[in-house]
Amino acid sequence: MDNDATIINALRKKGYKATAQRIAISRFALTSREHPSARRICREIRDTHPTVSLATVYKTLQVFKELGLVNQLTFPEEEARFDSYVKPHLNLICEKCSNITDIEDQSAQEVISAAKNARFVVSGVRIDVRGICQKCAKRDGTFQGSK
Amino acid sequence: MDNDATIINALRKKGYKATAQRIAISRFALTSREHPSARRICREIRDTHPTVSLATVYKTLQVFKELGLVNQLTFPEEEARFDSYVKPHLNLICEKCSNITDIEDQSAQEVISAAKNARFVVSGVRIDVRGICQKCAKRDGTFQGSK
DNA sequence: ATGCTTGCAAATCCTTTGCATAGTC
DNA sequence: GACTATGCAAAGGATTTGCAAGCAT
Repeated sequence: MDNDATIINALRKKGYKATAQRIAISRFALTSREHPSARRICREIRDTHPTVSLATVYKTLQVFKELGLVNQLTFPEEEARFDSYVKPHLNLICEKCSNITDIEDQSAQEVISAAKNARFVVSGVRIDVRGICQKCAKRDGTFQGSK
Repeated sequence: MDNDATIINALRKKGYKATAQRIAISRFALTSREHPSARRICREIRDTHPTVSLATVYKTLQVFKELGLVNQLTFPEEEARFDSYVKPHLNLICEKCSNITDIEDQSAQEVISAAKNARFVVSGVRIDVRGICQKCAKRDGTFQGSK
């Protein structure tokens, strides 16, 4: 696996050890499009590493955050979700199905420019749009006025 | 107080009672620019209502959220902060001093447009920019590339 | 070998809940 | 007067921490 090598290097470069758990977690967390929670990741990893603990998953995700490999999205009354798409983008968060979809759009850059114009030294961006995704809107007959 | 009348009406319209605690909380939480946490609000309110409990503050903030009067901003490892500026805007979040500054910018509308173009039914937006505010950058000698 | 990591359990912190009392409409 | 809100204490849930044993380097 070539991606494994990338993670292993990223870890070692910062003095972290490349353990089997960390690599397994990276395989899922850094490729999944579903913005998994720590519990979700733990369940997944246990398929191949039955002994991993939730604590280890949390610790590993902290390391990944430090390495700039994931962003942590927190929500009221819900567990945090981890996003491996770290470039500026929009999170479309469906209030029905809880899916989160990343979309690229130039408005993300415009947000950054606006902050810089306000003399702010930008280190990161989080853009969430809450609402109903297309799938749920169709299913439930929620109609959308255009524009 | 004219603002009090507004809150009282908003509460009653939805079947909530206009208690002294709720009015006191609204006076601070809905006018403060500092994005206070529940604890912060509780401390403030106790100056005039020494018996208010943190639980009441949390319950009241839930009501205000329901009424669309505040947004709740959650963060990793920190308490939630409440934002009474409910129109789409940018939150500039300083990682040094923890201050949050709201700024208006058209990029907020562009974010919404982008979501709509993706066939998403928008109900709310949260735009956070993390970094260092102008004050802290000056104080600490953090230099900013202009752009 | 050395020191970081794991996994368990316990601890922590924020937030919510249950319930008797008090206040609002 | 009926019903909701308050305030206390206790519960809840996500995340973190301490520590002995196990790995990576």
